[in-house]
Amino acid sequence: MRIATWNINGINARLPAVLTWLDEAKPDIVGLQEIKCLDENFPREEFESRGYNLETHGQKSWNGVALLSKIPFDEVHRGLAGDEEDLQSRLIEGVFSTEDGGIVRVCNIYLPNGNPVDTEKFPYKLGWMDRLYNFVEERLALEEPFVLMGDFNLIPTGYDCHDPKAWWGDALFRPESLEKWRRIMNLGMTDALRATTDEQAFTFWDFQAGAWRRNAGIRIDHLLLSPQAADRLKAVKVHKDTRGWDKPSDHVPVEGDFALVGLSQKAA
DNA sequence: ATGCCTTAAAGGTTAAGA
Repeated sequence: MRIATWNINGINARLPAVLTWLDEAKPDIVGLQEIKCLDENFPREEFESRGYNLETHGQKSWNGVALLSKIPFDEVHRGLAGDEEDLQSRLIEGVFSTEDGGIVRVCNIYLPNGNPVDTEKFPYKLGWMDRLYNFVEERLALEEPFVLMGDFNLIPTGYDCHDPKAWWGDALFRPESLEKWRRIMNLGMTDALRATTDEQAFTFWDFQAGAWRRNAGIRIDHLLLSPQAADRLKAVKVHKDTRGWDKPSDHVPVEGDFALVGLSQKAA
């Protein structure tokens, strides 16, 4: 089973690229972030005609997440618990049956950026990460294959960054953010990319200042795995080539291959 | 360089992203 995450920075602007990539990579489950549209405006037909089931958690103009799956959804959950006043659409989770009689749980997140740090955006990020900690703690207690993936807006180490000194202090790479990240990881989650390679890999290159040309990237899109998911991990791939496509997103897809087979996959 | 590009939604510009 191939499970992938991609911040597409607008579904309308990115539709051709996303469809081209789906046809190439043939993922079974995909989490998209920054769909930037209302649920009713998502171009469903393009995905359903390719055999994907689709669930969205959108909002007007900004944010918004979606899950595509060749495997029918057993359950869908929208939103992160813990703050009634948080109206931003940043989390969607699906539960899917597998051939072995078990399930795989896939949660797709768009973690708040948090910049500028002297505004309310930064405490919002930290509060969101505290709520995510509680969520992950609950999920791990289920002892299931669980994949928490998405745009975390977090650089785990200086090695995950072209220029750590330039980024240090940014909401993506500073002590308060890293402390929250490590608390979550220390619950027992595995960073899928780091479990399979020591090579430097980036997932985001800014549109500006020739960041792509200079390979001035950072790694902020992650797949984090419960022990039961990590045990089934076979390979991880970063689809760096998509950043060089026409009308690219500033992020690229990250996919994990797992020794799992979905139950009654919808025919393509 | 606290936005050099890109997106969305408006509306002839502004806010947001990382």
